[in-house]
Amino acid sequence: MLAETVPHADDELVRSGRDAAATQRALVRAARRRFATDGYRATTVRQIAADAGVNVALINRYFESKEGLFEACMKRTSNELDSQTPTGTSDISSLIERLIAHVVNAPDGDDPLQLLLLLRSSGDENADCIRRRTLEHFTQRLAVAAGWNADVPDTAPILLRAQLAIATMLGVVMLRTSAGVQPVASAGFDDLGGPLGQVFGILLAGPGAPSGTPPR
Amino acid sequence: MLAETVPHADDELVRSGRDAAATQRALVRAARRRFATDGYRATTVRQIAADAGVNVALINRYFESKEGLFEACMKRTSNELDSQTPTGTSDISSLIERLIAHVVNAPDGDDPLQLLLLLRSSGDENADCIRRRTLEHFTQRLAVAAGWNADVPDTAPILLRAQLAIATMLGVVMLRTSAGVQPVASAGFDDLGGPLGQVFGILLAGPGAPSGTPPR
Amino acid sequence: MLAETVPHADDELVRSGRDAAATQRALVRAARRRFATDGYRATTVRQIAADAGVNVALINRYFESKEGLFEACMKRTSNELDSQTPTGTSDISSLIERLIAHVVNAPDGDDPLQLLLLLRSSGDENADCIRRRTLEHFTQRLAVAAGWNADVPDTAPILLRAQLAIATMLGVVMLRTSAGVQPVASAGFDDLGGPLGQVFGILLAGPGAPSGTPPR
Amino acid sequence: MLAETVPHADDELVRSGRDAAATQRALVRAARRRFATDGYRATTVRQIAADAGVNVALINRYFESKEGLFEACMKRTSNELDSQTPTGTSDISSLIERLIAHVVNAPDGDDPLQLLLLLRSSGDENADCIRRRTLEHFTQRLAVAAGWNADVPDTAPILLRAQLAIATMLGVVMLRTSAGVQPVASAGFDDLGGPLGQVFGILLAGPGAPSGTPPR
DNA sequence: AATGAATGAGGTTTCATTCAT
DNA sequence: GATGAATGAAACCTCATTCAT
Repeated sequence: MLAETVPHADDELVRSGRDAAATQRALVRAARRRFATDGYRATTVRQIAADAGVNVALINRYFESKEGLFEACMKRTSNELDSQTPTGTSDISSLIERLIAHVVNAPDGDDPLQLLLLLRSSGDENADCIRRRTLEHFTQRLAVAAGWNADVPDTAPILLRAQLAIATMLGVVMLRTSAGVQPVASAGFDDLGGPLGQVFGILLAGPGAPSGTPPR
Repeated sequence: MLAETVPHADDELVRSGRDAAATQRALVRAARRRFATDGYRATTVRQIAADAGVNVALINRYFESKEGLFEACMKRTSNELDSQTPTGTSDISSLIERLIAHVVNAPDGDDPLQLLLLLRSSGDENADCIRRRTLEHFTQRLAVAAGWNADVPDTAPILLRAQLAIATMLGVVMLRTSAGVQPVASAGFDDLGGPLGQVFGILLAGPGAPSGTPPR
Repeated sequence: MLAETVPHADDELVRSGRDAAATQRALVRAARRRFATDGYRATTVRQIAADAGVNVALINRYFESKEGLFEACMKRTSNELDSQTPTGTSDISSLIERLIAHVVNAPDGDDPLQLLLLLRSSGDENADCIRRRTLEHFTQRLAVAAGWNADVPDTAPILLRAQLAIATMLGVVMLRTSAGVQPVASAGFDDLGGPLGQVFGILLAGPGAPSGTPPR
Repeated sequence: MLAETVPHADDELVRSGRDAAATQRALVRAARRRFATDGYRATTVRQIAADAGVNVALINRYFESKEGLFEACMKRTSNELDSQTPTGTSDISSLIERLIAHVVNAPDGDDPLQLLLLLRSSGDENADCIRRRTLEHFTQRLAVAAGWNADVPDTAPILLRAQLAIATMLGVVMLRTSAGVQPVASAGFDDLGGPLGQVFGILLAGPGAPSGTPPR
């Protein structure tokens, strides 16, 4: 789930030069990185355009405004998270393993940035709404994967637990990428796997579940 | 630890008018709120000055620059967190209870904002350094309170575990304040206490420790 | 004179698609409307192209630049006014009637827009020169139609009087179309015919001429 | 009425340097000239600021935006016209003489520009509304001065006649200032007084009134 | 000490125009 | 001949900062 580390179709570094779709992809790609790492306000459209190797005016041409580009980033991240998340019940231990992998990819991988982006606000109504809905939708997916059943009465706690797991992921990714705090910033899978597995286990599988070291 | 809900010394709403120290306090107080909630770039010095009921030029007079004010906020938050944290070993269950209370105070309380501030960056070298050191120092304090002993070999995991606890706190506070994501945004102590207690318990007290519902 | 409500040659709504001349006509037609109503600067070439159902780049292809298109509009309006104006002496009362009709057609008709266009400036030397010459030429025509004879000494006053008549027409058209000022904006022939006839009469026929209600 | 050629209080060419009110006056003064002669869109805020000898940012500081400055120009022109117009019935022949003087001042005087400004549109709702209302209010004043009585039934024609007089003034001023059309552009009082007097006379005093040459 | 006027750098956006297809 | 992608200049505006009172 989450990021399967599937090679992206738009990974090309050189654009063909006159392909609108490719240009838009390059812009979104560059923008997402900047927005996630530097925040909305600190990012300038000139930086984004330069990163994408594209003229600045094209941002307005294709996305109306800086906010429009941000919204496009949100939508795309939302869609990708959606398509990468299992829709039904999943095996708990493999689910947890995936969550851990997602966090551990930071700070170099592209996937954790997608989560970080969901914490950034542009002040734009639409974008903030998408952000909130994406996080809530993602919560539900995670809860379902963990065996949550909407028909059972009083299942709110399970949703909340799933959300705490997401919060933990977000917090860890922030400390690793944005703050660069040691020791968590330079910790690898061997260091993080154990404790993170316990946290996710106790949140998603309940106290009774085995909370030992996760499988490698 | 953290915020003891001690009445702040600068709670006064009307400044004396010609008291440099009071003016500086009012500025830091107002700035910290804005920086924490809106981020560094989205906050304007005019907003801060207006909130503090002070002329804008005084920011530069007392703090050199906007970044200087930000750095002062960092320092002050760092100091406050320091003075509010127990320096020695502490009772695990009461420690956890405090951590939970700190998170639950959000989004209205003043305390969680101090944590949020630690995630904000101004791009300034000094401020970011203070931020990193504060978080690392805070990590150590928490580990010590949880019984960590620097003399024991291979204690890195315990530091990491404390940091994961901090990450969880930060993540939850962000979801509650900045993103406003449901259900966690409107959850109260009764909802959050249980799961959060389990997470903190398994991280700080180890798997063997009792991870049931925390004392009220 | 002026607009004889002759059916325009380019009234077709669908262009043949690959007819350069038709494309140019459509562009000038659309441009003239926009320039006259919105002014030169407020009009964008994209609006014009969209109105004409034509690709934007064709404006530069056929007219070199936006100013070139403006100049073409001026020239065309100049020519049309020229071909629609009687070259010799005309019956005063029917002449006046035509002037009134021209004004009254506003704000919906196409004719007053041609006059409005003559008041718009693009800052371009050439276009402004055409404008000035057109207005002066038009003045002369009107004076001739009113019985002016270039051979008579000291005939400047008659030219001036003809120009005042044109000024009145322009002023009224502006108030009706651009400013939308009441009551003149919604006045019809029955309201305007009388006073306008008097003004034109006293200017073109002299104080001794009958200045009563114009013929219907 | 209209412009009494009273020496303006803000005629100073050098601002005192640190006087907010003077700066605002200088900006409005410079802006009004530019807007009236070049139009709203063709005028840049930098030009205005340069003309006023002031930093560009002060436009936004004092008037919120370019449109705000335009609106301020409209309001000021509206007020000045208002205060310069007699509120009651006036002697017809002296009234006409004033109207003529107002027109003749162009193209060098400051007064005709105020009228021209009333024909410019910024696209802004508020400013355009002010413009319309000013013109309509000015119409009423003129009608009253010409002996119009609101109690008499069916007096609409008199309003309309007053508006035609205004239209003529506007048209003449445009031809003189904006278009520079000969011979009207270089005509003086001796040339314009006669015909203009006749037009105003026949519009405001009726056909029976003496429409000879105005007194010098 | 404090105020508010003034400044300059930099940000986003618009728009006429040119370049490949 | 026609299209749409791409470009660069310039416009308006914001904002941290400095200056004069």
